[in-house]
Amino acid sequence: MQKYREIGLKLTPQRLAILEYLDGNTSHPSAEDIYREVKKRFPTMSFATVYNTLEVLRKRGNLLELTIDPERKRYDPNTSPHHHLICLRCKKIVDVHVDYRIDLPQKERESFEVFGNHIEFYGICNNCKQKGGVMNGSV
Amino acid sequence: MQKYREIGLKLTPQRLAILEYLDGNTSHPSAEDIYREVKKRFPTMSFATVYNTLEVLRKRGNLLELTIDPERKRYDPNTSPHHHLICLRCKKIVDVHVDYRIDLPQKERESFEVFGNHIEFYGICNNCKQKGGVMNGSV
DNA sequence: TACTAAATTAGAATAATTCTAAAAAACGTT
DNA sequence: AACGTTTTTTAGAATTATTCTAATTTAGTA
Ligand SMILES: [Mn+2]
Ligand SMILES: [Mn+2]
Ligand SMILES: [Zn+2]
Ligand SMILES: [Zn+2]
Repeated sequence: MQKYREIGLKLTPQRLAILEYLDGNTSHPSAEDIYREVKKRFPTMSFATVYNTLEVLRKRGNLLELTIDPERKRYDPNTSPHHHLICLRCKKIVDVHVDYRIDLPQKERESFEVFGNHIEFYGICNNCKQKGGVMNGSV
Repeated sequence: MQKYREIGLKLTPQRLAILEYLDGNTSHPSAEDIYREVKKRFPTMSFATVYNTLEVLRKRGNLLELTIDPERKRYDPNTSPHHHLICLRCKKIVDVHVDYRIDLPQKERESFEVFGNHIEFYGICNNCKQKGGVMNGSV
């Protein structure tokens, strides 16, 4: 999360901690992941602060909210266009940095103004495959 | 939703109503959409029945759970591979029936067994564009 | 150091979804 | 047609993620 000192944002230690945790983080953490981690340094940290900060970052375009995990939102500080691969078992999400160029058919382009797209690949990671079991079914 | 009379499933009027509502439905309804509609015919219908039935259908592979809408799960009785375009304003979801052939890089294919993929396009529908306003930021 | 707008906090509120356990109904068998 | 077993439905409670509230604290500035 590049330069923190920007327009109209107060630099609080809590924010700093969240920003530092997110900086370069490719684990696509949930709000709770972030809360748990940052709470170690700031035991009074509240969930509201985590959500508030994430919302501020999102509004400023410094953070993406991923909806790929059906159970909770996941956050991604990498806002450059890329895609994701999720393990249906353990919900691990990894980046897919490939520029697939996908265009919408004329029909849809007429009835929508399209801003972008996002590909979610789903499968089972090697780690989970060993352990065996059943998978989910969401898309 | 093809033949209902299949292995080990009791055919109740409630299920039939849900199945009929879903059959050929391309609106990608939420559980509440389904509940609201089916309740018209079965005023005692409960949410649990809707969720139970959706879960049964999903397990049998007759229904997809879409996670594209950050606020709630959306359901799709069309289980053949296709993609989606969502309006960030009104959350309308439309089908994109194009067979983009997207392959994962070797690296990811080694560490994951990939079952499939799903592309979400996001934008603003014409209907919403007229009305103006701000959009979301989820991916 | 003092002011003030903005941020943090604990906890309550909300909303989607899941769970519970009792009553009802489907369906195969008499 | 009635019976018995198993599955399903149901209302409501419980759970979980997220948002809201209103009081307190703090960052940034004068
Ligand atoms: Mn990513
Ligand atoms: Mn669809
Ligand atoms: Zn896994
Ligand atoms: Zn719209």
